[in-house]
Parts: sequence; C-alpha cells; structure tokens
Amino acid sequence: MRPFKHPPASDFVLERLFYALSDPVRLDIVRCLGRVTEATCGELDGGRPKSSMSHHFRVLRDAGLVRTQSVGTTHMNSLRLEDLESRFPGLMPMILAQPA
Amino acid sequence: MRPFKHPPASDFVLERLFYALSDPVRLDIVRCLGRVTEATCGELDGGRPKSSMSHHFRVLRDAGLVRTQSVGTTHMNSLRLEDLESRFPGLMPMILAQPA
DNA sequence: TCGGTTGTTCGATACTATTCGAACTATGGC
DNA sequence: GCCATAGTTCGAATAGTATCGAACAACCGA
Repeated sequence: MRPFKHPPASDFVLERLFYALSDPVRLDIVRCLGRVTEATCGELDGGRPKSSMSHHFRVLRDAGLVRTQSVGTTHMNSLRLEDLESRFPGLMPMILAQPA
Repeated sequence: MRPFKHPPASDFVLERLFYALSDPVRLDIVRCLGRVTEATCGELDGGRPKSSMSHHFRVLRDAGLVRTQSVGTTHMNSLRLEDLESRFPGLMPMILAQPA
C-alpha cells in the first residue's frame, strides 16, 4: 500500500500504452478519469471484484497512464495528462473527445 | 485471395485499434507504411515467416488500419489514413510523428 | 486496540494470442 | 498446361492475459 512506482514520462512506450488502452474495462476507467479528473478505485469499479480492478489499475499505472496516490485509506487516481501530452501529443485529447 | 473485407470507418472501434497497435510487429508495419505509403506483405516481413505476417496483416485489416488490394500476384497494403482521421483525428499523425 | 473500510497480493482457471511449419490457392510467365 | 512466386489457411505448441475468491496490509475512527 505504500507509494507506487510510476514510470517517468521518458520511459513511456507506445506499445504499452496501446496495450493498456486495448481493454474495454481500462479504456472505460481512462474515460471516466477524463471526466471527473480524479477518483478512488472503488468509485470506478462497475461492480467488479476489487482484485480485478486492482489488476487493471496496475496495468494503467505501469504504462504511465494513471497516477495513484494514497489518501487516507483510499487510493486516488488521476490521468497523467501533462506527461502523456509531452510524449504523445494529441493522444489523450483524441481519446477523451470520443463520445462513449 | 480474393477481395478482403475491410470494415467501414463507421465500424471502427477504438479498443480494437489499440489492440492492433499494441503489438511491436504490427506497430512497426504501420510505421513503415507511414513512410513508404504502400508496400507488399513481402516487403514488410523482417525475415519473419509468411504465416506470421499474414496473421498480423489480418489483424490490422480487421481493425481498419490497413487496406489490402490484390495487384498481380502480390498484395499491396496501405494505411487508411483518411478513414482513420475522420473517426479518430490526430491518432495516426501522432503515431507517425514518433521517431522509432 | 478493535473493527470496518479500502485496496493489494497470491493462486488457480479459463481464455486468447503469437508463432511457425505444412498444405493450399491464386496469379503471371514461359 | 506447368512452374515459380506471393500470401492465405490450418493445426498445434507456447505464452500471455483476464477474472475472481481468499488471505493479507494499511489506515482511520470509536
């Protein structure tokens, strides 16, 4: 539960980003975070088991899409929009502009 | 070997695009096609077996990234840049702007 | 300190994808 | 027609991934 490791923007790999985004559950998390700016893991599970969500958040973190910080007993997640924009300009705006 | 089915742009699904792009071999094919505009399957295998390449081209076609046309005994491939830009503006320019 | 809440880790299972050889199909040239 | 070339399809082996329950860890409040 202690600090997660978030890769620096310089380590982002396009294939890994695409892989992380290729799962419907994870793409949904990203789109939600795009709307609400930040949210806990619990707020983003769609009734799914915690262990499943924990897995997906880890994939998103490892790819560099999401930053997670401990806040009390919860984990607050947000998109790493600035870092992502600096490495792959236009990617996140394109995704967040999509309707669904 | 006769005409392949290419999904209309309206059927493109973002997850499927990301999935297709999450494989290093396929992302490489896409980047090559971005440089040379069009190429046959044989010109893009990196010494890999034909059956493997055929698989990857099919994934790229099914996702809507690549169009394949029979030209003589060969299959000519090209990116569906206009269709992709109409559905997901900025995606392909971002990918093709990447160095590697 | 004892619960209660939040999320992680572990382990098992089921599914999906990648890879490649071998057999097959289609086309063009001789 | 026959052969060579370009790719596809099939089948099998391998590897990777998703999913979820159960056990665990961290934190807060009473």
